[in-house]
Amino acid sequence: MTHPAGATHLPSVILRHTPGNPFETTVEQLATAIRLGVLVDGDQLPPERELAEQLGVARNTLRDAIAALRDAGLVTTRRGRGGGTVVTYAAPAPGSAGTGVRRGATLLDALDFRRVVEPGAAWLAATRELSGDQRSWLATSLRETSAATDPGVHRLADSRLHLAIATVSGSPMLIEAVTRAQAALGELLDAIPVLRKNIQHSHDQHEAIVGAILSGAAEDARTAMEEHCDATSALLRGLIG
Amino acid sequence: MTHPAGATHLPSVILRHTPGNPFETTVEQLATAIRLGVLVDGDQLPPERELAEQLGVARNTLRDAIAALRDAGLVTTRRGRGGGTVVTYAAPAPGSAGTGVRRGATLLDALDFRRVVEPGAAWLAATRELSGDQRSWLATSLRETSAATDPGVHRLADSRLHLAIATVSGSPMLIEAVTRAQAALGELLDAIPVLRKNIQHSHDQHEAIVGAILSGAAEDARTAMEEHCDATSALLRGLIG
DNA sequence: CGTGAATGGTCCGGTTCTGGACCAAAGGTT
DNA sequence: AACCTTTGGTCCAGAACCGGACCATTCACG
Repeated sequence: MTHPAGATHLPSVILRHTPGNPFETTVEQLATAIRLGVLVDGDQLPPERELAEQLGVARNTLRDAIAALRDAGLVTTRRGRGGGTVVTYAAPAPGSAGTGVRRGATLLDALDFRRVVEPGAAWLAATRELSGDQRSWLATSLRETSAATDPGVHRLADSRLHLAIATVSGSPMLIEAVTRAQAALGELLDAIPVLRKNIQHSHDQHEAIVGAILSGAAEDARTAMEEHCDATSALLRGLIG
Repeated sequence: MTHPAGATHLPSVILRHTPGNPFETTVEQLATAIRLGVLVDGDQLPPERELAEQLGVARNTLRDAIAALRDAGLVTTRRGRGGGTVVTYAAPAPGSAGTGVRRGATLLDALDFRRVVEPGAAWLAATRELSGDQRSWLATSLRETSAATDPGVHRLADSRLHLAIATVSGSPMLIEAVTRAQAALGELLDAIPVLRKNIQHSHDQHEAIVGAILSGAAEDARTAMEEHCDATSALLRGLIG
């Protein structure tokens, strides 16, 4: 801390604290999965014992988290054989601006981050040899995104498409990065004005991105994703000043 | 989980567990900061009460973590006014291949991730209006990297340079991403053969990167960093087969 | 030389998390 | 109908973590 020239800058930025106890982390994780459309209405969660192990948390803690989601109306639970916890979540009407404006710096950070990791994921995905399953998954996600008419459903489908791209990139660290970027922006994306022009533009870009990935044009995929990020970024920056 | 086409892929990848209790996380964080050269030999840690708050952890837990580092010989502690905990860490001789070969998939993942986030950080840094302090910090880090003759010291200086670039990008999320990439590769970078040719090549690339950042040439900075990552990536891939 | 400030060392009560055992409900199987 | 399997519901003892108070040591300053 004393000697070297730049040492005063680094540690304070690197040695940050990972906020959140297991309970809060678990709630956040499940809620994020639902809000991002990873788990959609009607999906069933794995059995508690199994999910607890998967999340690396005690079943008690997981149960508390599920109880919180239940109180929030995101899931319902039935017991007995064939029972379990099911997602019951009607996509919210956008523009409702739920939790209010968050700290601007955090959002600008997330926009910068997204502008790096999403194009990177698209680039990497395009360099992979994709399986038939993966190719059709991308195609399906693209189709579902453009088919969605309801704004809320559209947002979920959009998230799912972006996460699908990250997933086929095959890098777990990148997947997690994209997830975090989406989660950080999540609420804000609800606030994007749903003009036909915006949707159309967004869909054109999605098509370009997926097309480039499927044809293995890595640079094109990255460029297209960069333009896509810049477009939504411009819209969002306008909303927060 | 049941209905949609691709839903079987996503949840298992997204709903991962964040490993590590507070104690282990804290040890890991401090040890990483030391191994990456964020804290170098002779640096003093902040007072325990302060550092504990900064890390979001109880002082007891932090003390346990410091005790672990002390047992590992990374730091020494004196008490009383003017006392404190000081880093005592001689950079290890490379090629010693300390912990053995890790799982290949993890390393390939880290290489892919790094190839995305480091160029992204360089690009973003180049788009910023850098302060005089930041500009001279980059210059100093670059100079120290090229000046280092001892291989171990060189590796630390190299890490510091990369982290400095990430830091001046101004995005905390990106900084953390670069830190994780470096940490994941950390041990392996020790295994790079220290040939004069490699060092020289690496230094030329560093100069190109910093030069591009300082002159605001974002695309050049990214391209240069990409080449740099590809070069070390090729070396490392050769080592693990 | 004494006194105060800074810093690590120790301890304790309360809360959360864990890991496991056991209970209760619901649906399938014989 | 009787029984078994799957799944959520409940409880408990031990460990980890928190946060706060207090002790011990060292150095600077008057």
